[in-house]
Amino acid sequence: MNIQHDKEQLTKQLLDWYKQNARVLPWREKATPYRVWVSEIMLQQTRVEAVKPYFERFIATIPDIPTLANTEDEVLAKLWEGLGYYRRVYNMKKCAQVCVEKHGGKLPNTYAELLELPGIGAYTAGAIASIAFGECVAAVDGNVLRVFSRVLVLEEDILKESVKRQYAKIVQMYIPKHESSAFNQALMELGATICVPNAAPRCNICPIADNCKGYQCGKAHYLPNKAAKKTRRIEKKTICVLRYKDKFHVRQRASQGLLAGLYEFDWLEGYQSKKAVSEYYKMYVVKNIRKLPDAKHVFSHIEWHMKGYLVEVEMPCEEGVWCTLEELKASYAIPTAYKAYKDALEKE
DNA sequence: GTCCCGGACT
DNA sequence: AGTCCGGGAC
Repeated sequence: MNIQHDKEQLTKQLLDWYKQNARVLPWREKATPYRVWVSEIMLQQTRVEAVKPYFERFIATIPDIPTLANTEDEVLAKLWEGLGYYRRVYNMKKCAQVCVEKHGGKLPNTYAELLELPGIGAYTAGAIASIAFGECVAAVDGNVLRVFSRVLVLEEDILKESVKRQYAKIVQMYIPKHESSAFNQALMELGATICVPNAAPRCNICPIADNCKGYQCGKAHYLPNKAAKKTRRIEKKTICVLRYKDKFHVRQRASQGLLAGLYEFDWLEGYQSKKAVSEYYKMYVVKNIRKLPDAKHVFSHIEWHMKGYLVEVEMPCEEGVWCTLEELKASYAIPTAYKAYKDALEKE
């Protein structure tokens, strides 16, 4: 078989396609360094549709880097509530503080300097450097890995760091010197909309199919290769939503680790009976106790299997926060893991 | 329900 | 190698 792959032609096809088909996205409207940075951090491990509403609200609330450097963690957590990977927003604040101290309140404008900043790794540095500053540098995210794996039939495990560096060098050779921004975005856009994960790639409408080795030899659909992931550990918990009159009890999680700095309901290790829960909270004078729904929440490496109770008490404890449902929704960032219980309170 | 997707830091 | 989430496709 004669396999066709012309680098210059592929680049032109990709850029032409992108000019016609680029999605209209909020952060593309005015690609200022700040907006590009905020969007790229939000887009780490997160889909475009999920980011859209968060982006608009974040920019409206925190319009620039000096403001971000001085924003309370509580406010940041609330702006990030439900988006996941909460460390990202705390790193952004640290990053903003470094920008104020060392770079005149702005992001530095080179790949090398960006890479030094908290929360900015190889991909994000490449994305900001190319999209915001026009530097001719690759931005290799999961989309780009998938597209190039298929285009060149590269069969190594794309989760390996060494393989990612190798891809960056390869992609670098394809970037037109003065169009790195459009080229990088085009590759990611193709990966997100045509050369998709988790479903058959839409090769029939792909603008670069005739220069894609994977398509031509029929291997595109089973690339890229990834190492199998290991099983998650399961944690059993009993969620106890404490109520005193019209107020509910929440407490803040540790500032490090899982769901850092977010608020949660009380909980006990393992599955506890109504009687055991009642016994545990007897100091608070339990007036009534009722079953709430079971729930499950999956993280990267852990699964929470939850049982729940609504525990009405007459003697509120002094630790944590007692607040109405309205106050809870307005001011306290609750992770999605507790959604079933937060939703249950709506019916109370 | 089950499987899969996606960057940075330690 | 392990720690950090939430959502989409089926």
